[in-house]
Amino acid sequence: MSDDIRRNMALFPIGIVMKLTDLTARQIRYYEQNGLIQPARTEGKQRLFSFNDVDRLLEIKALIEKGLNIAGIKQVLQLQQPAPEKTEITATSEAKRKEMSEKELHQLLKQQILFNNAARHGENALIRGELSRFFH
DNA sequence: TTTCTAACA
DNA sequence: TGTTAGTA
Repeated sequence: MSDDIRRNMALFPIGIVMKLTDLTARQIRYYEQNGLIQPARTEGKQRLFSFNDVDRLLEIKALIEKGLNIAGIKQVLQLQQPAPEKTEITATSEAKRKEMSEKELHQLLKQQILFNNAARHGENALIRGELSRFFH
């Protein structure tokens, strides 16, 4: 599946990514500093983002808007990245995406629950809406 | 013109 | 995070 190399191909500079994600260059660079993304670099030190990087930034943006801080996002992202779970290659790419989303949601939920228990409640009202999806 | 790093009224 | 400075 060379679809992966296409998604991971470093293509666009930060200017394009800014428009694609509605994030400021400052934010994008800041998220990189915190290890949320790792865009490639040109010989001139300029960042080159791939489709995956942009996707990741969009997820980060969504989480930020839900009120999470960098630390929280790091944890959420860590639950979906280092999870090479063996998945059947029979499903269509679309069906696979749904499965992944569902799985990510479970992980996110679990993470958020632990998060809320450990920390003091208040700003972490994440999943409130997402919870309904498990009460079908 | 665009991007980069570092730093702060 | 915004924003500015001085580069490459």
